[in-house]
Amino acid sequence: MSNQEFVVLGQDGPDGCCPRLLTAPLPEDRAVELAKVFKALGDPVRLRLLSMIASRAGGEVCVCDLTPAFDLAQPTISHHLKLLREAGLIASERRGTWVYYRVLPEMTDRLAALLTRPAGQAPEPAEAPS
Amino acid sequence: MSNQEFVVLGQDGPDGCCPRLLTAPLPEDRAVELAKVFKALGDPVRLRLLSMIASRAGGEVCVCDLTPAFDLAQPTISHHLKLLREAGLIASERRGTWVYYRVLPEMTDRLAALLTRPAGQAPEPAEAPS
DNA sequence: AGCTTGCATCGATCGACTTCGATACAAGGT
DNA sequence: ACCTTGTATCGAAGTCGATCGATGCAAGCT
Repeated sequence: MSNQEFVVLGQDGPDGCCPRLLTAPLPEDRAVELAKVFKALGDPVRLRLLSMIASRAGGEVCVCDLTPAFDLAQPTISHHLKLLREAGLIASERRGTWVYYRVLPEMTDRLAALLTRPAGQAPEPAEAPS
Repeated sequence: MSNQEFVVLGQDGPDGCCPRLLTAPLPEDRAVELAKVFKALGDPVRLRLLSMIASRAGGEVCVCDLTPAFDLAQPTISHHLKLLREAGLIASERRGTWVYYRVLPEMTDRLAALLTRPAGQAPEPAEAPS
């Protein structure tokens, strides 16, 4: 294994506290990191995989239960799972013959917070620029 | 203009109420719609554009204020804005010479709700299936 | 009318992504 | 040891996406 290939989002605000995105312009490096995660969610197969893993009672799903749910070849599913894993959305663990995937709620929580606007944000028009 | 090219998300749950994704397997057609929106967010330039628009006091930004903030050609910015618009994340309005963009908070709210897990969902490991 | 400025569309280029079959690796059973 | 099953990796093929220059359209100004 080479260097860190996985997305690990930094702190949200300059004070390391409150999520930005809808309240302050996103710095470019943060935008690059965040885009990787959203890009991982930007595919119907991966969304369904994430949903199937997250909604499973027990929090874990065997790959052997995921693959037959799609009309895709097994290497394709494996590839999508890898992308979700590199995005920090899920983690895998091998137990015996099977590999189990589970959701990392830290990342989904983070995204949810980023997309939540602070409080009142009236959609009123502004005046014209120069 | 041909048919509806814009993303209009349907109801979330089967009862038209509570957001799914982390609680129940996502149906394929919903996954396809949702993926379009996340795909629109899966680019650093578009994330920064959305952030700049959303964080602007007054809720509106002139394209003339967005374009110079990037090291990209003007048609490229226009293209990214179009994708965000088709994803239902922003809307545009021409007033005189300038075009103003504003965020559609319904969509970001929807995404935030989708990524929020219901209540208690302990990240504790479960026992193994068969 | 003609010019200028702001923004969108078009067509082309080039890299990234999705998908597959083939293959390698891991673990358990015979 | 060998075979079988589950999963990951590799390389190739085709499609999609980001970006650009050129161009077109809209609106205001002279």
